[in-house]
Amino acid sequence: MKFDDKVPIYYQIKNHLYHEMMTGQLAPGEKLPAVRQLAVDLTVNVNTVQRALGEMITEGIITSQRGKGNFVTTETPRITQLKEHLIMEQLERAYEQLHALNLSDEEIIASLKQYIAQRGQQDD
Amino acid sequence: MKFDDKVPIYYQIKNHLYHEMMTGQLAPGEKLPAVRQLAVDLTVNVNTVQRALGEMITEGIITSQRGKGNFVTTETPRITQLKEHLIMEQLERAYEQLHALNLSDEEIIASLKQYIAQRGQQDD
DNA sequence: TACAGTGTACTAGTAAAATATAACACTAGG
DNA sequence: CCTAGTGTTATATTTTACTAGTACACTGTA
Repeated sequence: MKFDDKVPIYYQIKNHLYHEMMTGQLAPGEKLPAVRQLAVDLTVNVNTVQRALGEMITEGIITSQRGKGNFVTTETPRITQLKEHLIMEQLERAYEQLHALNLSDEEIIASLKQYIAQRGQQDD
Repeated sequence: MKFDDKVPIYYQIKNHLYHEMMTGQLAPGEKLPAVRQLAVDLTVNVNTVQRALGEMITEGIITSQRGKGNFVTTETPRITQLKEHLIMEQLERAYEQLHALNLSDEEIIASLKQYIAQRGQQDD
């Protein structure tokens, strides 16, 4: 996996797993790949995976069962809530950054629309 | 100044200065505060400031004159170009993140509009 | 009981970022 | 020539993220 060297890898792993949960690739209650397997898949060290999982466990978004594995929480509201939180986080950061670049609210929306339109022409 | 400990400080300083240039707080040709003064203002080390400035000099967005100071480039097209680049960077990152959270193009635009509307009700 | 698969914990080492401190080089003004 | 203000460079130290390697603890199954 490719990582942005401006952000800690463990943090990017968290987001990677979040995304898999949001897109349903990891359903509620489902077992995550073993930590050693994740380490291989992501080409990182077990400890780095563990650090990411450790925070997610603290957040209550996954649960750990020694000898069995790590599992996505079955409390779906928790997942929904996390998704809302992640979306708001992205919107807030993007808005503030663009606002700081001296763009008005209208310009921000317009530039996003234009970006998406432009992007649609090419690929994806 | 407050820094996000997920990103290198020198990188955040670059963005900080970029923003000041975009909003006109730092006009083309204008002299930047002395490196030692910047270090005090931002409560960081001179070398950290220097690292940020060094990259900006390499990028040609500021010029350095030993004994005099650092100055914003007078080549305004360069600044305009940088602004476009920074905007695109933000849009791309936000779009990709939201897209990864399973939001469609329409949902992305709608959620941004909603966020801005909601924000307008409160303050700023 | 044995064993394979799993999570957890610990120690040691490397690399990058940031700091503290100091020295050097140039400019402008007395 | 001297000095204050400026950019530039260098060394040593600390902190954090990451890696490597190992060992331990628990679960399920044969």
